[in-house]
Amino acid sequence: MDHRAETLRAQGALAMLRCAHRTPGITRAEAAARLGLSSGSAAGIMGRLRAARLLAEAPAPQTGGRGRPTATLVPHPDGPLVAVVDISHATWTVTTAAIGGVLTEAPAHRHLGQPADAVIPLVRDALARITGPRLRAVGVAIPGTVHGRTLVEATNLRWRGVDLSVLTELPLTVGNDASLAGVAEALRGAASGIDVALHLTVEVGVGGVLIVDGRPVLGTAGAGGEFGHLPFGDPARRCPCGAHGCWDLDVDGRAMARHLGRRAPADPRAFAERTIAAARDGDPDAGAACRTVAAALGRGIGALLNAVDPAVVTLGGLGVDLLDVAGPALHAGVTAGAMAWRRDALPPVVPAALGSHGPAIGAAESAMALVLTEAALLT
Amino acid sequence: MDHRAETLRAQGALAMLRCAHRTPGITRAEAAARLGLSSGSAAGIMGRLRAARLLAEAPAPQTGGRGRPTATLVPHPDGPLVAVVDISHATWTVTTAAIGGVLTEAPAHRHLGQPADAVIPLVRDALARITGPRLRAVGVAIPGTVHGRTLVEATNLRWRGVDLSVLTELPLTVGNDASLAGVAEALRGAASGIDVALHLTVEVGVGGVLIVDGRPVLGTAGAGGEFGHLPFGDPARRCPCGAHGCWDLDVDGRAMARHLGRRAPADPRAFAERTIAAARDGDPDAGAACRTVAAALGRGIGALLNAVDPAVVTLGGLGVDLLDVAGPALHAGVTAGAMAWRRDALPPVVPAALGSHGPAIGAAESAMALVLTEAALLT
DNA sequence: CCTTTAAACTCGTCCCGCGAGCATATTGTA
DNA sequence: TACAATATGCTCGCGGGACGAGTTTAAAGG
Repeated sequence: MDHRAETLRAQGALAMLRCAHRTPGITRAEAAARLGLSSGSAAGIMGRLRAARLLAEAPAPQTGGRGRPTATLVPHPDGPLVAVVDISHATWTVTTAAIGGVLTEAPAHRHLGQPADAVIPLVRDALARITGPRLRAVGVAIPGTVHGRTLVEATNLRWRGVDLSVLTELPLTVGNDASLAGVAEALRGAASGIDVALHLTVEVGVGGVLIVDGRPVLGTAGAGGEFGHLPFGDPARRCPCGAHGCWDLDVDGRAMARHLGRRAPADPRAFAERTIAAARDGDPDAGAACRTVAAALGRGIGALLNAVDPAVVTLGGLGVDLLDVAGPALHAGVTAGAMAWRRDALPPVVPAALGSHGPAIGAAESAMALVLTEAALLT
Repeated sequence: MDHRAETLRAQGALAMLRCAHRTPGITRAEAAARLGLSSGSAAGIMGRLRAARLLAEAPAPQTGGRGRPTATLVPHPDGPLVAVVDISHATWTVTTAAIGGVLTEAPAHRHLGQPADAVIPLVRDALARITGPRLRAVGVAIPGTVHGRTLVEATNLRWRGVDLSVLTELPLTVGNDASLAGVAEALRGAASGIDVALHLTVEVGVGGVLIVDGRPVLGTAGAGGEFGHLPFGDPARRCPCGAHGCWDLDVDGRAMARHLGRRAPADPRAFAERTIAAARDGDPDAGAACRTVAAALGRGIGALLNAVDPAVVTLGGLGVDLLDVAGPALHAGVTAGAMAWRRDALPPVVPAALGSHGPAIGAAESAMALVLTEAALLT
């Protein structure tokens, strides 16, 4: 229809709204300067945003300098909220976030070993309990392969083919936890402000995401980012995913067990933690296993540099520990995996900054992205 | 400065300009409908675009229907041009393109075996000869790894570390030929209109690009897309790039020679063509070599589906022939390489539509993208 | 208390898209 | 050949939003 003019007209307000979201605590004067707006325009925009119950202003902490004090942009007390469902290996949590991204605290519920049929209704109820006029969208983070809004396969949880759109009638995004952690790192973590960032989370296997200009590159149905299922490993080895030689099999607790001559551990994540702890305590075999795994991780990262050319690589989960206990082996792997010409200017490989909160923060960002559109300004 | 309002004000005109570029021959009425503009707005916008010497209108072919005839949007006779430098294995060409993307014909100059020092000045002269007020930008397509505006390494050409910014003082983009072919396929070829497309060109090795919403995903410095240097192959095999086990080594004439028990061919591209021709003529050994190579190509494609989740995969260069002579082997490889859950809904793997013109068309698009910005409307 | 400073507020102006109404070019039919 | 039907282009008044100049306001400093 006529959304052309409507859309254009909302751009200024939308830019300020996104600026306030991306940079919590920013002052109005700073935001106006950043967007190149005159103070008159900023006044007009803030008036409209306040009227739309999106942003409000709070007295800014005194700078000590002269001049009329400005105000910080804060979420409106009646402003939009998103709900975040963070489903991990063993627990699930439902929290909310406002503009600016602050997550409220919420209790974690254990669900270890329970089937999806048992857990999903509980999550649905928890969401229903916080549903209200302010709640506008829901973001879900889940440790498994996601296609659209369905969880295709979560080896850890032993869930498959779970349609998550039953959780709510609100706008909904569902994402893989590793990918969402990458979104979070790019927007509020170790890769913030960087144009192209690659994030990899190692837990059981390795997943992640490429972020370009703050937006995740996850393919048509959001099922991309399964870097762990690139065949960087031994083609004779069969992966539970159905393919062969997956990188996954070389970078986690399963690989450590293999290198230590043990049988496949029931909980590869816990096994990896124990092995890393042993390596930290000086166990030479554990150290060697960690180095071998770190090198395999590094070689894959080096290869991905060739395909994807990021400005920085962030590592989450066990990647942080491997970087710590076997950094040189990991970096040597990166060097070996990258094309030779890259080797004198490799991008930094840094630990993720947001730790275990990454998936939830990423899910909040994904959900908030559904909200912070022109539509929000026309309500 | 104040580019906020300037930018906003240009959006309508810019949208129509891009629409005319993307869809040559579109009528004004159709374009207005597509952008949701009223006929009054369209009149205003076209007035401005004509005044800015960007677009003009030509009588449209009669539709046979009733009603006042509309006009087709055509590039303005004094409108902007971009130059395209297409450097291939053996020849170089300098052409120009206008809005709408039509390339002029131009002679190909042979340069086989000549060093960059000898060729670059000739190209520079050819560009200087066509430089004029209408020429706004230059796009270069070149068969090698590109980082920013320098050619890092072109094994085929035996060029390395060539700074291509000396070619012109105009705005310049430089891109790898395979990646640019992907850009072309996404904008005007077999993947046009598709949100996420993966293109792979097989010549000597394999390169390509992921395209998301019409924009190539090539990393910070445009050096991404080197999918051939992902280690999907035998880790014992050393690649000229300095890494090991590169996919490159399994998908081209070098691989065919290996499978046929021959030594490495001097010209892998020509060897591959001969082998494919022999396979077409019924030579069983050549056929087997083609199938093995096609399977390796397919397995890599399947793996990339996991990482990148495209809606379609386009194949250029020898990929077209492999799809033709060994399609089943290739598709079987795709199935084997993809995660099992994907296997009942694999994206189509289709031949590229633009053939050898792909790189030049992609370079024209890249250069034109530099031109079709707000700046163009303020001149 | 007055000055200096930085920022917010006010208001007239301009630009652009909208929409209604009118003009125009073509086809089909009486 | 005239006229209806149809699709499109053109004109013009309206309204929203950004700009910018001028004014006001709230702090710090002397």
